[in-house]
This record gives sequence, C-alpha cells and structure tokens, in this order.
Amino acid sequence: MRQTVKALKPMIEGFIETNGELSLKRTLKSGQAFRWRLTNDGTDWVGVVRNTHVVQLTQQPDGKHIHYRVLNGHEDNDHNQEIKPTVKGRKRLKTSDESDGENPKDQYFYSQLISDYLRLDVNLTDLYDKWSKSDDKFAAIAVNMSGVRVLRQNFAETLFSFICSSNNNINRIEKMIETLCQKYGKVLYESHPELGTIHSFPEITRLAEESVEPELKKLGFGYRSAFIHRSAKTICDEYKCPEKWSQELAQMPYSEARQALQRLPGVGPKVADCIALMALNHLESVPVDVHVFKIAQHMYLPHLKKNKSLTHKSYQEIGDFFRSKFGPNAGWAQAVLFCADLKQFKQ
DNA sequence: GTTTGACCTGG
DNA sequence: CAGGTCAAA
Repeated sequence: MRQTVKALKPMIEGFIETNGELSLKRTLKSGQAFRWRLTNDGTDWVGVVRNTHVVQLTQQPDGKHIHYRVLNGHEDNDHNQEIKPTVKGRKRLKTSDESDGENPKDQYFYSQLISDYLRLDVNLTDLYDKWSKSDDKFAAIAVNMSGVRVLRQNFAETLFSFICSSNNNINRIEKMIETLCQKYGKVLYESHPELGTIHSFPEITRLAEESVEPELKKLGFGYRSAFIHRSAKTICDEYKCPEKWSQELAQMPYSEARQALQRLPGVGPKVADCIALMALNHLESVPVDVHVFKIAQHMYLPHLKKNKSLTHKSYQEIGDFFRSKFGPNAGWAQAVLFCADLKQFKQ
C-alpha cells in the first residue's frame, strides 16, 4: 500500500555533471563516511545527505555524470535541516525555512544539496595538478587514484563516528554507528528493499540524556559509551544550540578548533583532525592514523622508521610535513594517499 | 614536555 | 590486533 502512495508522488531525480572529477567508490568508501551502502547488485550507493535526505547515487558509465535520486523526497523532511558552515565567497545553500518562497523540493535544490555534500565546487583537477607538481610520489599514485573527494559532512555524525573509530576496526565501527542511528535517530525512509529502515544520525541533545551511557554499554559499546555520552553532555552544557558550536569551530582558525575539540572525552589529536577536516572545512588538517604514519615512514620521513608507534611529536611532524609539501589543502592530499593505501583500492 | 600500558569488544 | 585516547610514570 505504502509503495502505491509513494509511486503517486513525483520522483526527484536528475544528473550531476562532475567533469570526471569524482569517484563515488573512492569517495564514499574510503573511511571518511561510514554509512554509505552499495545496493542493486553493486551499481547504486545509498546514504544520507545533510542528515535528512536519503539519497541514491549512481556513477554513470561515462564516469563523468552522477545520477541521483532522493528516496524520501516526498516526505516532509526538510524542517530540521542543519545550517552548514559558510565558506567565504561561496553562497551557502538555503534551507527550506529561509528559502523565501522558492520551492525547496525542485531539482535545482537537490542537485545543489548533493553537490555541496560532495564538495563539487572544488576543482579537483587543479588540486591534483598542483600536488603532483610539488611531489613526484604523489603524482605517481594520483594517476591511478582520481576522483577522491573530501566530503562536507555533518558535525555531530563526524564527531561521534570518529569517537567510535579509535582503537577499533571498520566493521565494528560501522555496526556501532548504525546502532546509534537506529536507537536514537529518526526514521527517514522505511522499508528499503535491501537496507530496511534508514534513520538519521541522533541529535547531540539526545545522546546527552543520562540513560544513554548504560544503554550503550548494554549494546556492546564498551568504554566508548562514556565517551559518547560525556562528549554530548559537555557540548549541551556549554551551548544551548549545539549546532552553533560547530559553526564557531568552523570560523575559528584550525589550530584553535582542534584544541577546543580535544577537550571532549574520547577526542584526541587524530579524531579532532578528522572532525576539523571532514566537518569543519579545515582542509589543512591532516589526520595521522597508523596508515598515514606508515606512508610517511616509507615515502617521506625515513628517520621515523625507528619509531614503533605514533607519539605526539611525530604526529605533529607528519602533519607539518604534509602542510609544507601540499599547502593549505594538505588534508585532502592526505586523503588521496590514504585512499591509495587502503587494501580495497590497491591494484 | 615525552613515553608507556591498559582499554571494551569481536573477528 | 583493529583507522587512538587517557592517565600514570
């Protein structure tokens, strides 16, 4: 019955031109986002954009166009859209509340929404060219690693996802995040044939409730239960509107934002850098995990081979090295090298 | 200001 | 051990 009702509504879909500068696989499945799933026999990606829209994306055979379909576009899910950080000189997308009469549910609105999430406003060819000129090793890798993009992601989802990521494996990280969404998120789309019911990521205020920590413990979150709850509570205690904090973090200089984030329990240098890079538009942030550490050891800083593990000092050194080599978007260059190092993307 | 272990849980 | 963090040397 429900299917019939949906079918009567106009389908929201269209194509987005990418100039060959986007690989969905390398972008959605390279460890920056944890909730994108491959469906329809491996052709379509389904995920949530802006924490409100369930979107299906398909890379076209020409590699230069993306087909999108908003699966829950007929629902009234636009009322609580977050306001994303404004990028200087770039017009921020309007939310439905401030769309001054313009219909938010038209094709232009959605293609902009998705383009914004995928950061398609950034010319990736120029960046790759620049990085390749300043580093032969990058150049050699980049020719087989085109279209890696740093997504413009939701703050709360990035924060809590990467709190879950520490000292943990990808499989369990994804399961934990999915559990968070199912238990504390809102229903965005029901009965997807392969994925079931799709939820939003929880509000920070919801995760700040006292019952959360014991509940998460029971769900197998271990010591991260306290990290999640206490971080949420810390934010809510200080800010009436948690989203406001993320805007402030995006406005302040990278080093200050990083320092502020690290006051949260479960957020150290690496997690703070992930949030800064992926959710706060601080593209000079270089998250150094064990993968990047090994890349740095073998490719750039051989004297670090004597180090058994990352120290605060070597962490800083690697980040600074990347910034000096690749410039203000060093975090993006790191993302490309990181992606190339992932097992699933090796030739 | 550095460096070392323990740490929930599951494959 | 796994895409670190925390607290105690």
